[in-house]
Amino acid sequence: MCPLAKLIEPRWERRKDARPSELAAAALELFIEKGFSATRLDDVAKRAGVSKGTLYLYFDSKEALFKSVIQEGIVSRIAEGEAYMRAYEGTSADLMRDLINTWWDQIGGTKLGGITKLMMSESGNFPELAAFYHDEVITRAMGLFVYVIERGIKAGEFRAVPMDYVPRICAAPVVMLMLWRHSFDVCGAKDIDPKAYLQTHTDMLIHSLRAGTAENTLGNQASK
Amino acid sequence: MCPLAKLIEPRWERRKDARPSELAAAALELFIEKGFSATRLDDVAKRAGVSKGTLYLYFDSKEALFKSVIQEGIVSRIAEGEAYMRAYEGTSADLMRDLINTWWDQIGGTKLGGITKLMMSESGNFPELAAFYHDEVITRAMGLFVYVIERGIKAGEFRAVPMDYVPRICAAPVVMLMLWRHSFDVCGAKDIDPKAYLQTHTDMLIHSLRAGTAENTLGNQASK
DNA sequence: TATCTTACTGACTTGTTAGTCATTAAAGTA
DNA sequence: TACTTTAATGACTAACAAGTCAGTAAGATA
Repeated sequence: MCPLAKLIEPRWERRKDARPSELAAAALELFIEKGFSATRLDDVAKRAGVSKGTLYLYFDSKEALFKSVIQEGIVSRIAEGEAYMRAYEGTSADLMRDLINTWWDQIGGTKLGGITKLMMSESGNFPELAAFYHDEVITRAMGLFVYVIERGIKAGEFRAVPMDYVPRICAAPVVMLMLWRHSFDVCGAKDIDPKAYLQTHTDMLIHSLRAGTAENTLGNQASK
Repeated sequence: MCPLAKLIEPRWERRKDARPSELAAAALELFIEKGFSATRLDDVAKRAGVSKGTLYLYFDSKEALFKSVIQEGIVSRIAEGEAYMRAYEGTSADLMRDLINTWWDQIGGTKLGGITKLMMSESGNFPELAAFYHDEVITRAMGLFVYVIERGIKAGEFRAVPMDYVPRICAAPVVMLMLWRHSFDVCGAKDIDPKAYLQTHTDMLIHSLRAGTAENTLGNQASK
């Protein structure tokens, strides 16, 4: 149609540095959407704007691509979180709110949040990778909750709750929200407002952890 | 080796009535373990003790098998739960404990618990089925929590918490436990004792919901 | 402008699996 | 016991998707 355009615009560009992360990002989206097995490498390549051959220049196999996608970016975020929390000087209740909100803003609410769903779905097919994720991500993320709760107990701000399951239970509603966003939420069941949901959760949580007489903070916003 | 055995034992039996449920049970296990796409119909048939041809006598396609697996058995359980709860006469705190424990014993701790993980993983590939599951299973199950909490508030036993997200937050740790059992738990990370975990959850929950001064029930079992 | 290197392409091969169907034999009937 | 019905088989095919590689052209170099 327009032969001039052909002369001006090249059919493709050489972008050796950008390709791997672009491919990984495309793969992450599709893996979360469809699952590992149901994702076609042709589709991954197409979404990243390259051909399948290019994908194989940067990743040895579909499985290698999967592993790369899982390991990318999460661990460093947790390390940041650990450092941030050690430096915190406010009350433990405020730190708990901060932890949950920041987790959501930095991880849960972003594409990274989908990795949890993905890893959960595929744990049976990639046991070694699941073990890695369990040790390096889940356990350390749980450690952040352990830290806040113990901090609050030491300061006399929280009750002396047992540390074996309480941190998991604090995290569960946040994790569920992440999973929801990448499953039923996408299918039109958008019935959760993340910020309001997390607000309610932290209110209940702090009410439940607080030492001595409980204030009725949650009752204030009672609807119905 | 033993020609007599051949005369006595038939190579296969005709069991028209039993096949569908046996095939569905085998499929459920494998779908949960490996996901829909990664599950081979030959493996499903083998686990059910038949050939793949037999599978196609009872199910039109792999997708039909999947739908059948999802729809089986769950809805009736929830109806039972609704009836049971309406007839309950004790305190709402006890009813909450009962609800959570019974849910675990009847659904979460059984194979049915895996359906949640499965439906979550595959929601992107089967949007209509996901919508059905959302409306018929999730919403109704959430309704059970709504009922208990409203019952407690009416009786003055619970605080007047908002009903938009509190039920979800109450359910989240239980759902997370179900998901865990069918993902990381299977990969050797068996770090949760379901009964103790649920006990801790209900303790915290009731502490958080209770009106007036909070008893320190949870503190009693505090370990380190 | 001519030449060289290499990022990128896409048609091809190869292995795998959903779905079919002609054949077999279990079990009911006369 | 001979005959009929149909549940069950398993080898087959058609289609699809992972992985390959000879060829193409972007863009760097001289």
